[in-house]
Amino acid sequence: MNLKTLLAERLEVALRDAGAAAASAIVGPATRPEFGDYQANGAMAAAKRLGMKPRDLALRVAEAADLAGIAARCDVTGPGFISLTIDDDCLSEALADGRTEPVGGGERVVIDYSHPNLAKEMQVHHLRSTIIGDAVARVLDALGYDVIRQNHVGDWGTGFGRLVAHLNDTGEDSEALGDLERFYTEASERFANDATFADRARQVVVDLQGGDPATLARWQRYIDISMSHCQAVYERLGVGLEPEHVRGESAYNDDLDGIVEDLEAKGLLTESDGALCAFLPEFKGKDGKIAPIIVRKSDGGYLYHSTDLAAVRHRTQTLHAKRVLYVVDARQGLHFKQLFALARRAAYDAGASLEHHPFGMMLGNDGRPFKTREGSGTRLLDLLDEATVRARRLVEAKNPELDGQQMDRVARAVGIGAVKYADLSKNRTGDYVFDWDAMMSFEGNTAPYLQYAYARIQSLFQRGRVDAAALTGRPAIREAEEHALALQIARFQETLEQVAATVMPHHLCTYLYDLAAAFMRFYERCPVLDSDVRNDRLLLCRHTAATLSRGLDLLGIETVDRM
RNA sequence: GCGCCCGUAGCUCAACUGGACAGAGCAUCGGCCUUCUAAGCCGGCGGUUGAAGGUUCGAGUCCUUCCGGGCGCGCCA
Repeated sequence: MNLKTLLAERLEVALRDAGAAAASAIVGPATRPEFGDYQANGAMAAAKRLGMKPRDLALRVAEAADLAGIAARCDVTGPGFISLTIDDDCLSEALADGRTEPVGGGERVVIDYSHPNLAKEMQVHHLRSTIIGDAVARVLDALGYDVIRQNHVGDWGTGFGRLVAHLNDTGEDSEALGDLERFYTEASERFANDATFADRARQVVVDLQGGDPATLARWQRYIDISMSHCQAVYERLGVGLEPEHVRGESAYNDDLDGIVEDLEAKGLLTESDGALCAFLPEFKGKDGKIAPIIVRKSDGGYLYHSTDLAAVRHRTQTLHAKRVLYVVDARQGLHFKQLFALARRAAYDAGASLEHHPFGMMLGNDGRPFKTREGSGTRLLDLLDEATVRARRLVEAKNPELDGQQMDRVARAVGIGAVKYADLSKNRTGDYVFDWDAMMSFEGNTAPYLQYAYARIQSLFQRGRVDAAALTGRPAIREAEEHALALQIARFQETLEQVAATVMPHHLCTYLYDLAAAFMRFYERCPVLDSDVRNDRLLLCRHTAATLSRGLDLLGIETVDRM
């Protein structure tokens, strides 16, 4: 049940009856405890349009709204706020053990995330796209959207041209990704410093895009090696990307000639210095210059604008997406603005919503781009190793009674969870500071705090020899802490809908932190096992645990029963 | 030069997209374990939301200008 939506619907009926036809009730959580659980702010804006006194309209709406069985109190406060307190019985009924309602109605959403560059190991800067995208995909799934994950891997650019050209020159070869990485670095160096090598590398790209069998075979081997590495990282991270979700740049190769022909037919392209470009007037700056979109290079090769255009067309016209979400680095903002603009001109968007959801860089404590340890390394696997080692040290210190296997499980859940949560809990479209001590401190808005709340509940069940699944009935709510806890649990659905609308998982993190904090207060104040109302409180515990666990699961974070 | 993003407590971050007195954690000071995990709970201290104007009944949020910081801008992705 989504209480927020329910309240808004009821209040909007009353607003309409009062003469404010299209007015929104603007319902949100109350900003202060004395204003109840929810507040509606819509009457003030509506009154302005009707020429009424805000308070008078608010009083009429509060009086007329049918809130029976939902709100125990409905008061007008201040200049015309409507303060609502949810009925305890209604709250109790709203508890759902973390289950969600399929409001998505099967609407198809494509989400493009992770997209590592192949032939290189995954780096720390791939983390954000991978885990933010994964969390959003899970939330959309949970809400009943038809989610199609697309891993648009970089398997087709000049990077491969450099690599293959370099190995052609040196005669070297390897099955090990570490070697490929080294070859790649060498190749990049030569590309920058050796003009004739750069030409050969570009020629390899043309061969590849032209379908030369020998080049293709060599390319395929490196892709396979590289992809299996990515798959191992996804597994380690607990990210739900599978080989079936990979549809890389190369998948669109056969579409590129057709894309260019079509754009030309639509009069969108101009030749400029031998390259084919689109000059769209909305990208003209004050200096009169237009930022071009290059869809084909002067040597006949294609760029990522072209493959991305083909991908848009595929996603909207073949996959029939209603929304296409790009979880990509903020530095590509201009690229996506241009891409979407050109796609709309060419009618490739098919009416779908094309959305770039940008994020900033991971910075170290020094404010510079993050590196693992003091070295220059930025391998993602190194980061995950260090997270697990740090977590294991902490777990050993805090709870030495766990056996080795339990210790490993907890270290994994806490270490990986802390890294992911630290990232997911931040809204910033700008950069964010990666701080080992803060995320591993086990205090405040961190994964371990949430995991600890969950473990405490499991411990409670264990100590009381309670089979939580066998508990029946709806809990009666008496104490203020119980009311606050139940209210927070009941907000799960509206929170997920907020994440789906904004593509910002940090709203879910804030929600879960507030939920864990509400539970901790309840736990301190309200004894459970030795209580006259034991069953009611055990039920509240079960709903809390289930919601915490489900919420963390949607973030891709594990829970443990003991820690 | 053109363009995008960011600026909130000493530090790291919120503020549900225009609502009430801007909230958390860390740090700091103090209180609470012979009862369910103290990895916890309760309280104190801490703010001219970079600056100045403007719109509005109401602005951290919208508009303008300026100051700081980051990033992007023709054949890399």
